[in-house]
This record gives sequence, C-alpha cells and structure tokens, in this order.
Amino acid sequence: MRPLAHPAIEDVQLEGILHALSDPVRVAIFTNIAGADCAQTCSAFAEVNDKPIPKSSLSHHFKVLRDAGLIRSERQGIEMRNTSRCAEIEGRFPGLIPAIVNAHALQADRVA
Amino acid sequence: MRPLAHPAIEDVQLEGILHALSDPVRVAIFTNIAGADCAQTCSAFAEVNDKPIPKSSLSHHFKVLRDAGLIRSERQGIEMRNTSRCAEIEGRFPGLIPAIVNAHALQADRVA
DNA sequence: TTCCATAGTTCGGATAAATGGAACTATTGA
DNA sequence: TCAATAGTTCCATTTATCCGAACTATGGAA
Repeated sequence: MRPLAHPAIEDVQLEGILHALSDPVRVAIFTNIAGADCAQTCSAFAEVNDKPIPKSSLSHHFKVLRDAGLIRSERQGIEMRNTSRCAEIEGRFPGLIPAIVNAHALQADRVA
Repeated sequence: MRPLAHPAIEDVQLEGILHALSDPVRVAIFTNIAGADCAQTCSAFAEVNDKPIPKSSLSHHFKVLRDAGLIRSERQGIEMRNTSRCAEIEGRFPGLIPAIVNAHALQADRVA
C-alpha cells in the first residue's frame, strides 16, 4: 500500500479543485468534511444522499479529493481521519471554497 | 443541425458549472467571454494559451459551456455570438463565478 | 442563381477516465 | 494466532473525451 500523497498548497490547481467537486458524491463528502468540527472517516460516507457507495468507489473519490488538495487524510489506527484544507486553499484562492460550499447548500435547499 | 439549447437558470446545476470549468481550455474561454465587453465568436478561440484547438473540440467545449448554463450562443449570420450568463448565475449562486474568475486570474499570474 | 468561402456542428473511431466487484493490506482486539 | 474492520489495489466493463473527416448553414461574389 503506497503512502498517501498530499500536494503542496502551491501546487494545487483550480482545475483540479473544480474537477474534484464536479461530482455530486464528492461535493457532498467535501462539504460535510469542511463543515464538520472533527475529522471524518471514509466509511462515514458509505451512503451519500441515501445512495450506497461501494468501498472501491469511495476510496477513489477520497483519492481525487486528496490529489486535488481539498482534503488531508491521515491514518489513525484502523481508520482514516479526513480533514479539509479549507484554510490553506483560502490563502491561495480567496473566496473560492466558501462560494462553492454556499452554492451547494443553496442547491440542496431547493431540492429538499 | 439542431437548434441550440440553453437551460433555464433554475435548471442550472452547480456540478455542471464546476465540470464545465474544470477544463483548462474551457475556463480560459469562459473567463475571456465573461470579461469581454462584446460577444465573442467561437473561432476567436482557435488558439488558447498558444495551443491550437481543433474545430470539433472547440464546438464540443462551447456545447459543454452552453449546457452548463454558463454562456448563451446566438447565431448572427455566418457566425456565433457568445455571451456569458454571469448576471443570471449570480442570482442563483452568489459569488460563485467571481470567485472562480478571480482564482483563474491568480493562477494565470503565478504561471506568467 | 450557382459557386465558393467561412463558421460551426455532427459522426465515428481511438484513447482515456469512472465504476464497482473481488482480492489484498494494515491495524486492532479477542 | 485469528478474526474483524477500514481502506487500497487490481482489473474488466462502461462511459466520456478527443479530433479528423464529412456535413450544414449563411452570405457574398461571379
């Protein structure tokens, strides 16, 4: 098992962020992690929007979020602790993440 | 040739916007159209960042931007007039487009 | 009118990326 | 040592992207 790679904040690309968050499952996972007050495990998202996500797909989604620089994943015993990198990204692309998180909330409201 | 379809603003999805702008060519085209003070033709982007874009690819990119609700395309004689739908999107997802346009500008500066 | 040039679209085949089941790895607790 | 849990990796299938070639639409010139 390869070690988890996290890009340096200066290597984070806008396109990568937008691509990572252009998937409904990933944007849901990310906004949840960003809004949580403690680290979240991967398996906490075994279901997203009442839809079960296979383990291998979940793992892939977390890798995309990680590679985009949106989250940091650290193994803690048997599980993975995922936290958002919002503060770092805010320094590089001010207002970007808040605008996306807000847009996601607005859209969720409308559907609900 | 099918008529050009434009989604109603209330049908515009965040995921669609992020997906459309997750491509370096498309985000360059969009920010250019959004920043221009008059409509732009498709062929104005035959080159993007000194890289030639094939016609069929360009046409595809414009369709993605159109389907995402980011631009409006109207035939004007022999050519197509493309304008951004920034104002409409601002009403639906406040701050989203400005944040992305700004992030794109910051990233372009860093590379330059 | 007919013909040609220009601007975009559509088709189709090749290439690349997403999906998810099955097998694997790593860690902990019994 | 063994079993259980949390994730990862592999790989085959499906899906999306890319781009050359053929096509459509409009307008201007002969």
